[in-house]
Amino acid sequence: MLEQPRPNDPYWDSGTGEDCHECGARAFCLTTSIDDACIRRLHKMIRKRGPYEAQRIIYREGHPVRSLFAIQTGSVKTETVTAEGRRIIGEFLFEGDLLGVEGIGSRHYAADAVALEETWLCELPMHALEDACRKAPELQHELLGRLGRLIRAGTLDTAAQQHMTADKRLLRFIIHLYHRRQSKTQRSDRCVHLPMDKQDIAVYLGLTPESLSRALRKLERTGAIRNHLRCIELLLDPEEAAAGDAPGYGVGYGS
Amino acid sequence: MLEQPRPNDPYWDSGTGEDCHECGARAFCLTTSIDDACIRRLHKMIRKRGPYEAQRIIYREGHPVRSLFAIQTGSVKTETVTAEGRRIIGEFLFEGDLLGVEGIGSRHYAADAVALEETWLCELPMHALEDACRKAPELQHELLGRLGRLIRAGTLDTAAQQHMTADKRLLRFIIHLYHRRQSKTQRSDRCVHLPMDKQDIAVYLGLTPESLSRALRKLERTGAIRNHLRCIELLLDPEEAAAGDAPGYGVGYGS
DNA sequence: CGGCCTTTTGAATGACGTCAAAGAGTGTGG
DNA sequence: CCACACTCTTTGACGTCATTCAAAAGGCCG
Repeated sequence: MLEQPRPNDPYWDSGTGEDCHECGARAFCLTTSIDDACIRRLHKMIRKRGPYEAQRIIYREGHPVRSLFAIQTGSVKTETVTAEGRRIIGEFLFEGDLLGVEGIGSRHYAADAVALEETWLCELPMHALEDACRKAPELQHELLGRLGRLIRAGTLDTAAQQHMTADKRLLRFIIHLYHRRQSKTQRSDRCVHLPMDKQDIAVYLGLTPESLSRALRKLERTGAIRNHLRCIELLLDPEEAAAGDAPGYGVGYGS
Repeated sequence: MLEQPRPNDPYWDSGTGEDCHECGARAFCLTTSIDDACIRRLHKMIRKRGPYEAQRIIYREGHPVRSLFAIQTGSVKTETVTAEGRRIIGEFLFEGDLLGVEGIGSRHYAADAVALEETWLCELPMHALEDACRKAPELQHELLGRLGRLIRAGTLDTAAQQHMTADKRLLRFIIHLYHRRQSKTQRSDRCVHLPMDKQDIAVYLGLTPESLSRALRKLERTGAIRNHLRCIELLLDPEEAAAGDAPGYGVGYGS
């Protein structure tokens, strides 16, 4: 049931070139913990997709769910709109993250997925992935582990943040981004690049743009950050700033 | 690695009697969609646990994760405390729900699990479940589907609720409970029994007890509900009341 | 330079939390 | 059976935080 690339679809790759061993996201991907034989099996069913340029839609709410996507490079947001017309951003996803997880167990995606910058994906047909999980216990274990982490983040961490003031939530968000990038690129500077715009951050944090602006200024005044156009400089120690708030922003650090 | 029942542990059952076919929660359990041969296999590794009386702790935050639990009868809450000392309730669980899902992919549970009323559980050792999933595609599919629904609920639905006023959130919660019960017990009255106390509801909704009280009174004044001690009577039509709010409280109704 | 969009700033409104106190329900002991 | 203590729930007054509305300032691109 692997979708054949269609000639009029600009976003596909025959998959002949690269395999998982050469993938830059290898270390953060599902394949981290699985052996070579298994990777070779998996590689037959995956298909590289891209490039998706900034603002390009990867899938839409309501589209049939056929695949999961691993992000090779770039970043993605998932968003939808409530019946009242309020925009919601479910999550921001980066290199190595799984996209489309909210589609599992549903026939149709519950949100749009939109590229934030030039993005390459690795498409894993859903049923083929389930198949592979059956043959490779470690892969199944890794997949379940990721879903479990997402559930923890959704139920517990989200609730913990709900009662923080806007500036605290914002600071945690920035530190979270910092850690995500830090662990993947080895840059030592404390500048956090923002692939999404300020509007998206506001929506994600459940704030209006005005409130976000005020929260940013407040963090600047207290000397926690310096705010630039498309990046935020962390002035205080990310570790100590995160302390005092349990149970942690958490996705990806749970042990 | 199946835990042997310990003589000093009051909560276990040899598992000799009942099998999944006779279980009252069968229709809502993981086993809904799997065939008889598979159920027999699964049945060998499960162990019935109970009774947990109200307020009894099923597992504690920090305890090693070894099993998932399916709720046969009763109800459970998962809760933890933030570093600031604020209580958080992750979820309320009922007949057929999976308990311990936040433990998947982690070595230690991230929250306490506490019985709300007399509760019987069906214990599924984690690695045995993974094993079974490998042999029974439908079981794996069902499990993944459940995790996916939880993720949707956590990321999208939670965000959608964040900006509702207290009384709207409360009403949605009541309707959610109503549907949960309605779909399992066939009672036609509109009285929603509350196994948890009002404090827990307040915490779950992210409110103080005072705010919950005010929200209840407001719904009473508008004629939406009638508030009793341990139950709430729904006076308006659950369907139309839910309308106007996307994307739905959702867990269990996604298609 | 002028339109358009994003970001910032200010003042008013509203929702919920906090504090304080009273009322209701439950259990205990006289 | 009643008095008392204890807890949970309710109610009111007030403060805080974020939204809303309005408008000005800054960037970007024609």
